[in-house]
Amino acid sequence: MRVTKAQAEQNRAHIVATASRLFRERGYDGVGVADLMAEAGFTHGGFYKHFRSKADLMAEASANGLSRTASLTEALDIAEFVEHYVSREHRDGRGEGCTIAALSGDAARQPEDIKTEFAVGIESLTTALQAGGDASPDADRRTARATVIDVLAHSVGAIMLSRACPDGSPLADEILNVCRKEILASLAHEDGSQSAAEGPAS
Amino acid sequence: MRVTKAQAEQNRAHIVATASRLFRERGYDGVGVADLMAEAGFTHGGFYKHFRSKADLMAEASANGLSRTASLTEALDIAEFVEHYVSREHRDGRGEGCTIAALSGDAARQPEDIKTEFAVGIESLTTALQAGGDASPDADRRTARATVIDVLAHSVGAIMLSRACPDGSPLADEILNVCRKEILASLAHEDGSQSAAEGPAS
DNA sequence: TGTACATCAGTGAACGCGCGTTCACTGATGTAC
DNA sequence: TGTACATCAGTGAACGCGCGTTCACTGATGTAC
Repeated sequence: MRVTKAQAEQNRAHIVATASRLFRERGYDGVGVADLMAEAGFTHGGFYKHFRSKADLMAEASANGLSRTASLTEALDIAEFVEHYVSREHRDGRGEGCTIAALSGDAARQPEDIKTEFAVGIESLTTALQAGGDASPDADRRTARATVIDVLAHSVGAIMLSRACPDGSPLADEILNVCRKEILASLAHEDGSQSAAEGPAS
Repeated sequence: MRVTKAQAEQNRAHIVATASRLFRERGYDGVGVADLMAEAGFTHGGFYKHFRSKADLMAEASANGLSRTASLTEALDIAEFVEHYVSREHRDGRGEGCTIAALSGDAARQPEDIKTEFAVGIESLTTALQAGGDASPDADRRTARATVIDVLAHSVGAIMLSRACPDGSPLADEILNVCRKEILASLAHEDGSQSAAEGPAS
């Protein structure tokens, strides 16, 4: 039952993408090798033809998910990002959502290689958000790095707190609504009076 | 080897407190019943004389940790809370820190009873922070509920993002420093110009 | 207050189960001539 | 281009291990008289 080299690479990529989604949905410990391979359409034995261990796959699937989020974000300015991110759709769609929001709680307890992937992912997302959907990277419309990091942490916290509440509870929605409004207000404010004070000397 | 009724209750409370700490340090899945009982100074068999299942203990230990955080917070005003919360000490001391920051990622994937404990815990902490370390609960110095929820989510996000980065990495500290500064600045701002606009009609 | 018996917190071996991982095997693909 | 053989992605049974849970047992505590 050998398979084309191209097919094998495609199968491997499919396993990584499936793992990335399942880990976001159920956490690293919530997905077994057999579960994952079945979901990807294979039997579990073949797993070790592609990966040295589950831990290796965890790192690779994390990197994959994190870079996917950064890519999807490149086209958005920071206010658009917040509208998409701090939403019921994102909160309720863990599998298709942001890896940081879904797995940073787990990542904190994982070995250094996974935490390194998260740091790289956060940097990539920060860079994508600083560009702000604008073509010219040096434009004044670039958002300050500190603002981007702050808004990202703020948005991640809103989603995580909302997800920790019972499904459909008023508090879960209140957290999202309050935070979305406050984050957008702080960005509007930044534009007007603070960007000059916050920006680097030029 | 029977033990005094009072001693048994004390042992039970000790197991819950130990579980609360271990769950914060290692996550719900990272602590086994045998681990926990050994850490508390017992053998694993006795566990089921106190709890119906591990799931039951998870709910009770969560409630215990959440109410502990709310109690510790009652004496602080919201700016003091942020100074303590968004700090390296808190980030590096998971076991002694906030249950929301340590376990809300896990809680999101747990059954409704645990999520309900988290919602109750978030409400308690919100109430404690609204009082703002002030004796008179109706005073003007009370912080608006929306502001408290927003600052809590913001602070939780800062800690979680920082913890997901490699130990001692520059990014981990940068996230903390940036967020602490921004949260405190937003609170100072609120005091001056926004509190009237944000407050309820009176 | 003292005696006899029931209770039950704690012990430690044992259980079934699912996990990550290994292995012998299959057979189409890739390669050497 | 055609033939012979080595490679290796995928299969499915099996492995050891740690997990949550159960159980027979112990012996000091609690209770009834």
